[in-house]
Amino acid sequence: MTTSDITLAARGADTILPPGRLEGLLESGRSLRVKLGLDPTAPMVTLGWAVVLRKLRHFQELGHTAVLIVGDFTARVGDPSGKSETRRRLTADEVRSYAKPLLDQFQRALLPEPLEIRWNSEWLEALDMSEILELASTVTVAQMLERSDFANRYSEGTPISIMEFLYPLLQGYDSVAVEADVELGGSDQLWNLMMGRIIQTRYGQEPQVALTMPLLTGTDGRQKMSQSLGNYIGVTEPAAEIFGKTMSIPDHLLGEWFRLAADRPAEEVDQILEGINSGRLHPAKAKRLLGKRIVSLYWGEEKATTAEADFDQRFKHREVPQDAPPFAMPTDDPVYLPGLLRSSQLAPSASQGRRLIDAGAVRIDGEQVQGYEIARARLVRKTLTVGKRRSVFLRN
RNA sequence: GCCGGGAUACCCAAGCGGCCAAAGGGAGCAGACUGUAAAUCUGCCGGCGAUGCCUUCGGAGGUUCAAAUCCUUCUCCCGGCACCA
Repeated sequence: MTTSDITLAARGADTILPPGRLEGLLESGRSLRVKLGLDPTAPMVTLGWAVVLRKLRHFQELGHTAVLIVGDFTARVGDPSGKSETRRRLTADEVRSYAKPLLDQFQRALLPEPLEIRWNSEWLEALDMSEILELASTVTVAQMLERSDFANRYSEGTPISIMEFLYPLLQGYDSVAVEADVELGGSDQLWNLMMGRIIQTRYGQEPQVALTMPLLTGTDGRQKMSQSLGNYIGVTEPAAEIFGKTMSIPDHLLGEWFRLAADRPAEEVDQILEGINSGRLHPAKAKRLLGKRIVSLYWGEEKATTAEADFDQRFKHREVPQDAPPFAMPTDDPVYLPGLLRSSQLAPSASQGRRLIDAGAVRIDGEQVQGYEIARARLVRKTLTVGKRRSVFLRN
């Protein structure tokens, strides 16, 4: 039993420190407090964030308590991890507007029990100056400058504010506040998690185990998944969308995505990769399986099957989508198509709409359109598509 | 504080009086080919009911028939020096 516990707990992990300690904790039979802190800095939970959330869920499945910290305070400070310049600080309003929808999405990825949700403004806002000084005395400037992101910025002369030095301390203090036995994070968080150990020790607590997960590569296959880069998939996106976007990832991501995004066990992943390498399994087939697995996690098995069928209809056979959102047409006749493309959000501007028409990207019920003036009768109750992804159904 | 360099579209970056809605690259979008993959090729990539008009080259003002380009001033960045330690 313990062996399989450890297998699940460590599955997919990038780094677990200190060595052997996690095994010790799991064997102790004690119910552990497993901390995951997420700053509400963007409005959506992507598959990237979901990687650590899934990891937290593993611990829940093993009966341990998930302590999810909403970093409403730390989001206003700005995590310097992996950054080459000062992160923009969010306002309290921005944080609040993100936090609420995020919370629902977090819970979608986790089990309802055992789960503890805390907001770190609860204790961080309450710190007074003498407590902050106490906290600040735990780490030296030299220690801070060991971090590669700070070291790079320092040597390049890019400004580092003292506030940024405070960030890891606050995160570490979170661990003290919730008495974490384990803290999870992305691999860029390792330093912060280790800082938590130092701070916990200073406050007389047993230092936590730091467990980091690799950062998921985005749909572009190059950079880390992030909302600002637009290479992401959100867990609340429609099933068909998740499936479709998954199909568009480069093949070389298959292994990583099966492991991290679909959260499959190592043996299964190896088997799939072996199948691809030996030619027994076509990469497109594997990717379909991946898409279904991912959709199942957030929408269930049934929706996953539907999503796959939709995909074939839409893209493989290039059929006109049945589920295009309706859009009420203007009453003009003839209709100025570039304007319609803009007002229906199929194109950002009428000018770009024109160019899309010129490029042959615009279709009415699957038929390419030429020209800007279209008789109203040709459009009513038809589906207007731009490219393969965007479409509306034109209501009268 | 002084001297010098710089700020150009989503990002990098050319342009230094008209030929500039602004080279080139990246990103993005679309088309072809595919497995909606990658790679490749092609087109587009400020707005406008549009062979023309309007708004853009850090901000404001000016010179000029004409300014991204010249002048004044302001803001911010970068390098050097000085100051402080």
